[in-house]
Parts: sequence; structure tokens; C-alpha cells
Amino acid sequence: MDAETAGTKVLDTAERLFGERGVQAVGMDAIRSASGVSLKRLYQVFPSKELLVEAVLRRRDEAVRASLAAHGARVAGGPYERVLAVYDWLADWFAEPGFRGCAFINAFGELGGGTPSVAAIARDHKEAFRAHLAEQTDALGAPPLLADQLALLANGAMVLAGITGSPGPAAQAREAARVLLDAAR
Amino acid sequence: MDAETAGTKVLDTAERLFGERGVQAVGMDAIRSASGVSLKRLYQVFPSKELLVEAVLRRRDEAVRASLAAHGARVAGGPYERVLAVYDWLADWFAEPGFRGCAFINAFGELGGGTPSVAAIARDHKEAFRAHLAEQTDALGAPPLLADQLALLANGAMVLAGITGSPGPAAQAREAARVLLDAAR
DNA sequence: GCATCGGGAGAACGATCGTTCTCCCGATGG
DNA sequence: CCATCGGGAGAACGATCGTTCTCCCGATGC
Repeated sequence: MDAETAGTKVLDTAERLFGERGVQAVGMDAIRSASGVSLKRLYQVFPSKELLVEAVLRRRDEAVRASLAAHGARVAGGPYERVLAVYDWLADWFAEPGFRGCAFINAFGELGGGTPSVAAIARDHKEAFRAHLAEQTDALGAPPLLADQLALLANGAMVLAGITGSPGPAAQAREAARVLLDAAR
Repeated sequence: MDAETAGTKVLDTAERLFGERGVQAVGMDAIRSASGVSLKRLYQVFPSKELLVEAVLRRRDEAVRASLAAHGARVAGGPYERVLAVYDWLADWFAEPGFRGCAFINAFGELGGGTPSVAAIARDHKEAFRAHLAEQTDALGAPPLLADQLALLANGAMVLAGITGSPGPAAQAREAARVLLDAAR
């Protein structure tokens, strides 16, 4: 097994276990046995747990940005429809088995107070999400405030879908977004 | 020092430390030295850390409900103004020094996957918050969907205010709530 | 064939965790 | 005055954490 596939396996495993149990509750040994990558190799690729956590979050950040952009590009219609499509994207995400909230929100809550790098990654990720919405609202000629408000709805939906275990918040947020969009016209 | 004041001191200290660093990063010994309550007494009042965490969250739940109700009762005006007052209440909260997000959202993210009692307390708390909004929207003759959407805005504001370190989301949410309220008339 | 090297498995290490135990002191009751 | 008891301080215990080290085996180069 070469270093690259080992890294991928470790990131896959760590992302899953961190999501299921939280970061601090998952030991490096659990990642080792679940991924099949030896501790020696693991520390070769990620010299500390903190660096592994950052790598997991950074890869997830890129994946989310790419998924969101791809989903938006597939939308037939203009910025109005593209904004609403974000909440359909949320609905698909919330319906995935084992969904337990946004990795960045959870990581910030658990580690943001003591690990500035994690706090910074979470902040950047949320800013990128807001920027994606702002692209669409700009195209509509709406003020940046609207993008902020659409982001509030989406992040509230992530939290409540996680806590309640229901995908319902995605549809509720979509309807509210429609009202805000219509009011801004 | 009697058991009751010891319990209060421990709850105060634990609530503060859990908020600053997260739950798992705070040891019982840190709570002992910061509160001045001996370990013996600490375990007399809270027989395990899990029970202490639950007690902290339950007391916080009651405090939030009471604060929200008191703030609402102080509002001059009807249900419309009472809904908007919730976001003013959020703004005051976000501006408190050291604010780092909602304790229930953070505890759920850190422990919700492995500690069902914590997940249940978080769920109940968020449901109570939604119910407070639903009281007002019911009085307006609006459908329950509106209360869900107002709750999404509020929870999104808690998350983004914590991550960005700015109280701005409270005002953004308040404006969005006003639009949703006006559209429901 | 033999020496060398890299990696796998897992033991080992020091730190820290949640929890319990020991020791000691001061207050209380007769 | 003495015996008893409760609580404070903190040592101790077993478990587990992140991290490193040891041992061993298979592949590779000459």
C-alpha cells in the first residue's frame, strides 16, 4: 500500500468516525484498526492528530464546495432557481443515513475554543457557503443582506435536521427562502 | 459549605468551562480546582461526569426558557413584536463576552452521537424554543410552518454568530423574520 | 545468497482521564 | 476530655489517550 492510498483510507475512515462519535472520542488506534493503515504509516502521512483533523476538514470543505457548485451548475434556470436548489441539495444531504449535522459546526463547537486552526477552517467554510449564495443574490441585484439571511436559514436547517434527526428543516428553509427572494424583487 | 451551595458552584464552574473549552476537554479535576469544591463533595452531588453534564444542560435549559419568557413578557405590543423581540434577545446574548455558540448545539455535536441523554436534552430544548415562537405565530393566526422558519433563522444566527465571533447575525435574522411575518399577514 | 531497507503489528511510554481511597483535622455530643 | 463523624486535600488506581519504539518479515540490489 503506497502513501497516497493510505492517506485516502485514513481520511475516509477519520471523517466517518469523527462524524459518528465526535473528534475527541475517536482515538488514533480506532482510526488505525478501522482503516487498516498501520500507526507508523498513519503518523508518516499525518504527523499529529491535530493535523489529521485539519486535513479531514479541509478535504471535506473542498468536497462540499465542489458538490454545491456542481449541483448549482445542473440547475435549469437563473439565480432565483439556483438559490432554491441549495435547499434541495440540503434535503438530499440530510436524508443520508447517519447524518448528524454539519462537520464544521460540530468541530467548531468541540474544538473551536482551543484550536484556532479548526476555528479558522470552520469560518472559511461558512464564508464560502455564504459567498455561493451571494453570487446568486448579486445576479438578482439584491443586497448582500439577503445572502446572509439565506445562509442563516441553511445553517439553522443543518443544526435542526441534525438534532431532530429529520430532513424536514430543508423544505421549511426552502419555503422561507422563496418568501425572502420574492420580497426582494 | 453545604451541599446546595457546592452544587451551585460546581454547576456555575462547569457551565463556564464547558462553554470555553468543550465538555471532553474539561476534566473533573479542573472543575474541582476552579470551583473550590472538593472531589469528594463533587461526586457526592454529581455521581458521574455524565450526570454533571446533564445537570448543567438542564439548568441552562431552564434558565434560557425563563430568560426568553421574561424578555417576551416585557415587550410592549402583541405577538408580532414579541417575535421580533426574540432576535433582540439573541443580539444581547451574542454580545456577551466569550460567547461561543449555543451550549445545546455544541453539546449535541460533541456528545450527541454517543450519549442519548444529551441528544434528548438538546432536542427538548430546541423544541421548547420552537414552541415559544409557535405561541406567538398561533396568536397571529399563522401556520406552524412560520414558527419552524423563525426557529431556523434563530438557530442559524446562533451558529454563525459563534463561528464568526460577531453579533451581526441577530440583526440579519430579525430583518428576515420581519419579512416572513409580513408575508404571512 | 546475503545484506539492507521499509513497512506491519503491536508493545511500550508518559500523560491525563474519571473515579475511589487514604489520611488527617475540626466540630460535635456526652 | 474523649470518641465519633464528616469533609478537605490530594494520592492512588486502572483505563485510555497520543505518540514512539521494538521486533520481525518480505522485497530488493548486487
